[in-house]
Parts: sequence; structure tokens; C-alpha cells
Amino acid sequence: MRGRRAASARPAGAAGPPAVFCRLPRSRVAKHTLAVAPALLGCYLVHESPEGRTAGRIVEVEAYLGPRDPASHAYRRTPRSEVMWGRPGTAYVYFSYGTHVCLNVVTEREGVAGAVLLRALEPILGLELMRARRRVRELRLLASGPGRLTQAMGITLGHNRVDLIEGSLYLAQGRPPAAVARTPRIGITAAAEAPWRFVERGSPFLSRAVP
DNA sequence: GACACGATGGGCT
DNA sequence: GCCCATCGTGTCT
Repeated sequence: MRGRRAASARPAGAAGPPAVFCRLPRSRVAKHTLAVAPALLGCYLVHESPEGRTAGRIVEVEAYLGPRDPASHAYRRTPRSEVMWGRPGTAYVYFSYGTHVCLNVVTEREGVAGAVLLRALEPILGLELMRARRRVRELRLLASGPGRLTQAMGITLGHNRVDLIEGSLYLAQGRPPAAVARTPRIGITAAAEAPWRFVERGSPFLSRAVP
């Protein structure tokens, strides 16, 4: 049975994705990063690209705080990390391991560094376009990881610093998860114990299962 | 200019 | 579960 329901584009007990997505107000991300991160779970990430429209429901995120978080790129203020001090709702996209890019949502008020890394989506719309971009059929492998997510959504380094509130790549209001789990963040060495990863409990679309 | 190092994913064992 | 390709970025020379 596992994953069976996931084969449907419609989340259970919900009306499914709205015909018109309702953009997230900027005030929703202009808060403390540890408050924004769990609040983004259930929201949609939508991309209206020339290839077509894709959308996914956010099921896994990580909070990266400012200069006091040694795992955060904002631990040092450099040309790359400067965007994290910028306007809330801005995209911070960075290149990782020479193979993929990761997407963050800049948080906090302008002048205060913070970002939320989007780690996994439940694919909602544009599944065939996602499959073509990913060269993978299985729904569960389309966006279950920070690099997979950006590939499926057609996000590139060119999206660094774009506005995720008013642009063609944007956040939209969604269906909050029934239960949220907190775990340590994945793949870091500094501050590895801080429980700043938030996931929708029980989602089959996580990059890694909750212990 | 050189070099070490990843907020990973995919393929193989 | 292990292995490693791959390249932008930051740091050091």
C-alpha cells in the first residue's frame, strides 16, 4: 500500500491544488527563521516557466540562521552569502557538489541574515514536465531532495536573487501538514545537533525518513 | 592563481 | 550501504 496514494496528484482529504494559486504574502517570511521554516510546510512552490507550469507542496525544510549558525553560509558575509541579508522572500540559489543547485527562501527583516532551505516537495502539477527534466518516472524520486527539487522545478543558478513573492517562481498558500516532526539537519558537520529540520510526518516524499 | 571543500545524488555492491 | 564525480566559492599564497 505504501506510496499508493502518493500516486495520485491529489492529496488525501483535500480539494487538491487550487485552480489559481494564492501567493504567499511577504509578511509570512519576514519573521524569525525558526518560525518561518515549519510554517512553509504545506505551502506550494510554483514555477511558471516557458516550458510549462510545475508546482509542488513543500514537505521538508531546514532553517539556516545568520552569523551565529556555523552551518549557515551566512556564518561569513561574502559576495555569495550577501543575499541572505537582503529582502525577505528573495531566492538564494547556490551550486553544490558540482552537480546541482539548492533553493533557499531568504527570511527575517532586511538587514538580518536567515534562510530556509527547501529540501523536498510532493509533486502536484506538471508531473510529466518534472519527469522529463529529471529523466525519472517514479513520483517519489522527482523532488525528494534539494537537488532533485530544483531539477524537477526547472530552477537554475539564474534564479539566484529573484523574488519568490511576486515573480514567476513563487510561493503560494497551501494545506498545512497534520503533524510536523523536527530532526537535526542533514549533511552538515558544524552545529550538526541543532534540530532545525522540519518535515511533514509520514510524507513519502522526504529526502530521508524520520528516525 | 592554486587549491580544498562541500546544506548531494546516482549507480553499483 | 559505499563510493565518487564535479565545479563554484572562499581562502590562502
